[in-house]
Amino acid sequence: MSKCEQCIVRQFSSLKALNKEQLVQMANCKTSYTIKKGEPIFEEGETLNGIYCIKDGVCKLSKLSSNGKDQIVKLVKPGELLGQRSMISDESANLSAVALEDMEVCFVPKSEILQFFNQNNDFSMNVMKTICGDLKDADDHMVDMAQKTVKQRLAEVLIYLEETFGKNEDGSIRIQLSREELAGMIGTATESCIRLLSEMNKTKLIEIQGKKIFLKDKKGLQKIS
Amino acid sequence: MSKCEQCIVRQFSSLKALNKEQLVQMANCKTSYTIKKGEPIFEEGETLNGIYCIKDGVCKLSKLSSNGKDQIVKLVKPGELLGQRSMISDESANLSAVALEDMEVCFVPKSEILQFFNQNNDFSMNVMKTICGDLKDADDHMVDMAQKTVKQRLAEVLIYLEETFGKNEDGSIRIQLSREELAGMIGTATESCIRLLSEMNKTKLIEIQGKKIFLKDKKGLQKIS
DNA sequence: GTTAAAATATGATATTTGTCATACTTTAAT
DNA sequence: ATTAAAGTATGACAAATATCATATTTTAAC
Repeated sequence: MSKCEQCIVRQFSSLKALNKEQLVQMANCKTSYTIKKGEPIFEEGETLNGIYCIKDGVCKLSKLSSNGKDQIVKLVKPGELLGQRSMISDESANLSAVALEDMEVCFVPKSEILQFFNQNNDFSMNVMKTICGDLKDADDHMVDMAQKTVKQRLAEVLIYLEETFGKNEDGSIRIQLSREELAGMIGTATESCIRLLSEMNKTKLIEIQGKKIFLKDKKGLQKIS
Repeated sequence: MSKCEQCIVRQFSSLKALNKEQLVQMANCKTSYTIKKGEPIFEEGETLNGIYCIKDGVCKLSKLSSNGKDQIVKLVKPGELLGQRSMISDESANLSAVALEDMEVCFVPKSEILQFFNQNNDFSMNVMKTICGDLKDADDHMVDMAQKTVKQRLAEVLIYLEETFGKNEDGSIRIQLSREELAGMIGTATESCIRLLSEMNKTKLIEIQGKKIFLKDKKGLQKIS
């Protein structure tokens, strides 16, 4: 059982407010998991008895809509926590979490976290701020979905992906999404997404090499979005 | 200066967790405002130095999108609080709040609320749960915007309006939105909204009498949404 | 009450986006 | 290495939606 005290990603999450004692306590009750690419951490509707702290790898939070398509609501990076909302609301998960890469996550039971809420005001405040940030993002995202065209949203998502997950040495966007997943982020049909990527490739806004995407004209993309 | 202790709507908000002493303190520092229909309580980008408690009337929370249209994110009822997110995140307002009816609201300074956060865990927990509820709603709403047709969204909003705000004695939906506002909730052009209302009127799903809307076939609307 | 302005309504048309069909390419399993 | 399956790509077409024009109705100002 590894020590949470020495875990670097902790510094990036609400957990940075915990004191030594609390970290030892957490280390003693946490469970570590390895999750393979494509596997779920939890599914929509499932009851969560705690939260997950992402140590390594990226996952998508998505929701199945009534038309059968999977809408991706958010991508989650190392250091972030999963399942906070469900825990606080005392509800089952509203979204599914599926690994986009091989992942390492730690599960911390609800009882522990609720205890930290009572003991540590900084921690509560951090969690609140994170959720408030998520709410702002969700509202903004909602307005985009309602008011922007698919092309605008695609341009926006491409910039977001590069800025959030960085580039490989060759300059391509580090995180690799399938066309279907990209369409799921944008909220469009897979074919429409592919078509627009092809068009952006032709107009030199981006360059496509198989699964790799290079942003060649970020200014141009920005102007579109 | 009226007493918060005796204010009924307080029972419906996070404020119900406050004790007598805290309520007296709040009554002493709050400011009451009357806001006329169409007037803003605050605007996107404005710095809020506290939160508003809605005593009477309904308002819309909206965001101006890049194409110049106003997207309505949420409608807020008496008893609910406004500006919690901005206060916790310590950011300027992400949304504008405009009265849909004549309103009475109370303003409570930030310093007071933050004090309650520290003193009263139930209160913090209530606020957190409210924000978590908003986040769930926003995520669900986002998926709807991305995946449902305009007609589906209109049917959904009409049912929501009737269930949330009730009916007049004549059976029409109590809250009156202009066609432009309705379009702003759905995320579509005003003309498209009007056209679909006309169509639903013809197919007897609803009945339109000027600004009044009657849901004649709720089952049918439910099936559409 | 009259009149201007705003809101509502509807038609014509253009644009965007989705769906279905099909071909090609990559990936993974045997 | 071969083959099946999944993912990517593109065309043709249909459906949904936006835009522009214009008429009608309602509302509010004087």
